[in-house]
Amino acid sequence: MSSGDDETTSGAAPSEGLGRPTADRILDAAEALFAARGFAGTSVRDIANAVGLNPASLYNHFANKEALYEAVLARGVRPLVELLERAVKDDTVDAETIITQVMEHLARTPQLPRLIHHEALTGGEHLSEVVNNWVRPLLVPAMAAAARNRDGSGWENDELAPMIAAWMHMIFGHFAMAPMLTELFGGDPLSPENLERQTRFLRKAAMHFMDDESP
Amino acid sequence: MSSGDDETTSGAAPSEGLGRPTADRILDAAEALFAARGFAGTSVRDIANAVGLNPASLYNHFANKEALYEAVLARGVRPLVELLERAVKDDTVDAETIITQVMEHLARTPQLPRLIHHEALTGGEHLSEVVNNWVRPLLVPAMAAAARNRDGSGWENDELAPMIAAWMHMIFGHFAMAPMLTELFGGDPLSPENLERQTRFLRKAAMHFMDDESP
Amino acid sequence: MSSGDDETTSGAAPSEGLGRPTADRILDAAEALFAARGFAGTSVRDIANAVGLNPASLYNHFANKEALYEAVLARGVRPLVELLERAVKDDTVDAETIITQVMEHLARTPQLPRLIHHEALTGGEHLSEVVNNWVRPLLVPAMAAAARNRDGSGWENDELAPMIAAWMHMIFGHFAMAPMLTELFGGDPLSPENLERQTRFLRKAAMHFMDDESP
Amino acid sequence: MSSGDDETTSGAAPSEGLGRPTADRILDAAEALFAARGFAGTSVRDIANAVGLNPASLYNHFANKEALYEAVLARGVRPLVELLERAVKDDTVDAETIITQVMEHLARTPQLPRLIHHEALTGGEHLSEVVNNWVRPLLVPAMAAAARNRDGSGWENDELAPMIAAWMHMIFGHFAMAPMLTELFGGDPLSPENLERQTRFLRKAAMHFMDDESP
DNA sequence: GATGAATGAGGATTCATTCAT
DNA sequence: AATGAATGAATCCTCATTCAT
Repeated sequence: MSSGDDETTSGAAPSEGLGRPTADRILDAAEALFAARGFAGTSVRDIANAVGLNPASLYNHFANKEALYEAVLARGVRPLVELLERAVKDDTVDAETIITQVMEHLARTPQLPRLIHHEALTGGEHLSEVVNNWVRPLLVPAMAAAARNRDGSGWENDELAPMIAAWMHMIFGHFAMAPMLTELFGGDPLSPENLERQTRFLRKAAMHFMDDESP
Repeated sequence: MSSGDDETTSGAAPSEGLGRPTADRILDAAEALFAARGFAGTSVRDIANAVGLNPASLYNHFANKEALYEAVLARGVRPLVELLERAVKDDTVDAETIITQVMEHLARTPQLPRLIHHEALTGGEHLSEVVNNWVRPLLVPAMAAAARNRDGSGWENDELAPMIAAWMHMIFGHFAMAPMLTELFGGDPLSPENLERQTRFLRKAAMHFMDDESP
Repeated sequence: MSSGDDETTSGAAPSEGLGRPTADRILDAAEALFAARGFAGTSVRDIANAVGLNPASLYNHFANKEALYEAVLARGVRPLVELLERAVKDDTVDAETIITQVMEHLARTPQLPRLIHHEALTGGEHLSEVVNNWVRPLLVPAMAAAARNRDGSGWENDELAPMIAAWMHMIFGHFAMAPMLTELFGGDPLSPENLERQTRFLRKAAMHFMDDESP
Repeated sequence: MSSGDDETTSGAAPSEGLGRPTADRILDAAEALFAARGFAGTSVRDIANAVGLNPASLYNHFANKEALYEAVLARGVRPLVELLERAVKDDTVDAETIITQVMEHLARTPQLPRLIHHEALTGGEHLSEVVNNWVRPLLVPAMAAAARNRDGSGWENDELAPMIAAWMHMIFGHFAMAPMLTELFGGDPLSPENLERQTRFLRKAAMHFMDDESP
C-alpha cells in the first residue's frame, strides 16, 4: 500500500482532515446535518460553520442548497446501489450474504439510511429521481433473486414486493431510527457489538422466512 | 348508524367540516402538514392557510408552533398507545391479533407513522418525552408478551428487543414510506386492498417467526 | 370644506403625514426612490427606511419588490393616460392646449417621467404592459388629432409617428433629465418659473411646427 | 487605408473578434450591458460572462466596476464631443449639417445615448464630471452657433437653452428609447431606413424652427 | 493575464410571533 | 375568536472584491 500520501487512503468514515478538498469537506458536513435534521431543518449557514467556511463560499462549490443536497445523496447512494447490483446479479449469492454485506456497508455510512428515510418521508422530488435512476433498475434482478430464495418456502409471487419492502424497513430502520432505539432500549444501535447482533438477528430472521410453512 | 348530526361522529379520517371546533381543524391541518414535511419543513402560515385562517389566529388556540406540534403528536399517539396497552396486558391476545388491530388502527390514522418517523429520525426533544411517557411503559409488558410467543420458537432472550424493533419497522415503515413504495412498486400502499394484503403478509411473517427453527 | 378629517384632502404632492395609509406612504417613498435610482438601484430596505418601517412590513402591503414597482407605475401612469384620453378624444382641443395640460399635470407628478424613462431605457417587461395597456390605446386617436393639426402644414402622413415621438421626448425629457439640465444650464428645471418658461417654449415650438413650410 | 491589420480599424460597431485586446472586449461587453441595464443593474459577473472571462480577471484591466464604467463612458462620449467641437467651432456649419453628422455618428454607437440617459436620469456623480469636463466647454460656442441660426427667426435669447435641450431630447431620445418606440410604433428605430427617416424629420423640424414666425 | 477559492456586506424574502383593534 | 400590521431574526443567495497560484 504505497499510496500513503494523505488521509484519504482508508475508505472509512470521512476524516475531518483539513487537507482534503473543500468540496468533500462540505459534502461531509452537509451529509451529517442533512441526515440529522433533514433538508428543511438544515441551514446553509450551519453547514458552512461546520466546515469552518463563510456561507458564500459554499456557492463556489455547489450551485445552491438543493444541488448540494443532491450531491450528498448521490455520493451516498451510488456505492450502495453498486453493491446491491453486484450481489443481485450474482446467482450464487444468497439472502444471508446480501444482508451481511449490506449491513457491513451501512455500518461504514450510517448516515445514509437516515438521509434516505428523510427523503422517503417527505416524498420529495429527489425521491422519484433516486428511485427511478438507482433503485428501480435493481428491482427486476432483486425480484428474481428473491424468487430463487422463495422456492419451496410457501411465499406467493405477489408477496415478493412486501417481502422486499419488509427487509428494507428492517435493515434501514435499524440505522435510521437509531436515536429512538437508543432512547427505548438503551445502548447505541450503531456500536460494533449491536451491529453484529442485529446482523445475526436478521440472518436468523431470513432463515425463518425461507422456511417452508406449508404443511 | 343514522349519522344524522354531522360528520364528527365517526372517529375516522378528520372531516373537512367547517362546523367543527377551530382547534380541531387546526390540529387536522397541522397533522397533515407535519406528517408530510416534518416540523422544520412546515410553516405556521401553511397551516393557517390550510385551515383558512390568519396565522395570528392560531395563537388563540395554541401557545406556539411547538405546542401545536406536541398537541398533534399527543392526539395521534395516545389512542395507539392505549390500544397497545390493552392488547399487551391481555394474556389471551396473540401476536397476529395485535398486528391486525394495529394495522386497522393505523389505517384510520395513516399520518401517524410518518409523524413518528420524522420525530424518530431527527431525534428531537419530543422523542424522549414520547418514548418515556408513552412507549416505555409498554415495553415491559410487551417483552413479556413477546416472551410468551417466543416459547419454543428458538429465539433467545436478547433477541426480543431486535424482534420488537423489527415489527415496528415493518408495520410503521409500510405507512411512513408510502410515497416511496408507490414510486417503487406502483399502487397506493394505503388503499384498502393493499392494507389488507400487507396485513396478511405480516401475519404470515409472524407465523414464520414463531416457528421453531432449531432441529 | 366639510371633509376636513385628515390631510388627504388636497390632491397635491403626497404629504409626508404619518396619518396616511401605510400602503400609500410606501408607494410615495418607492416612487421617489425608483424615480431617482431605477428599479435595480433601489433596495427594499431603502424604501422601508424612507417610510420608517421594517423591511418585512412592506410585504404586508405588497407581494414583493416587483409588485410594489408595478403599483407605483400604475398609480403614476393612470391619471396621465386619462388626461390624454380626454384631450385626444375631444375634437376641439388643439395641440397647444394639450401641451399646457400635460405640462401642468407633470408639474404635479414630476417623478413620473423619470420613472417612465427608466422603464423605457431598460426595456423592462413592464414596458410592454404599460405601453400596450395604456399608451397604445391612445395612439390611434392621437394620430388622428395630430393629423387634424397637420393639415396644411406640410407634414407627410408617415411623419406623424416621429412627430409624436419628438413631443414625447421634449416634454418628458425636460422632467426626466432635470438633474442633467441643472448641471448644464444651472437653475432648477422644475421650478415654477422654469416650468412656465418651458411650457411657453413648447407652445411656440408647436406653432412653428404647425406652420406651413411649403412654398 | 488597406485595413490589413485587424478589425479594429473601422470605428464601427465593436466586432466580436477574439483577437482584440482583452480590455477592449471587456469595454464592449460592459458598454452593451451598462447601456441596457444601467450601472446598478449590471453585475461584474454578467460582464465577465459576456466576455468569457472569470470575474476576477476584469480586475487585471480595470481597478473596479466604477472605473470600468467610467472608461466605458469616456470611450463613448469623447468622439461625440470632438465631433460637436469641430462642428460648433466652424462658422460655416449650419444646424442641419450638425444634425446629420450627429445622427450618423450615433448610428455607429447606438448604445451611447442609452448610457448617457441612464447617467442623466440617476444624476450620478459621473454626470457632473462628464458635463463639466466635456459638455459644458461646448456650451458657449453652441449657444453662439444657435444664436447665429436664430437670427431673424423670432426666438428670444433666453429660449436658446430650451432649444438646445429640445434638440438633445429629440436626437438622443430616438436612440435611448428605441425599445419603447419599437413597442409603440413597431419596426426598429435603429434600422438604416428608420434612422434615415428620423434624420429627414429632424432636418425638416430644424427648418420649421428656424422659420420666422413673427408677423 | 487568468483563475478558483474565499469573504464581508448586502440583496430580497420568509419566519414565528406580538399586539391593537 | 379573528385579523391586519408590525417586527427581529433568520432564510437562501448575490455582490464586488481580494489573493494565492
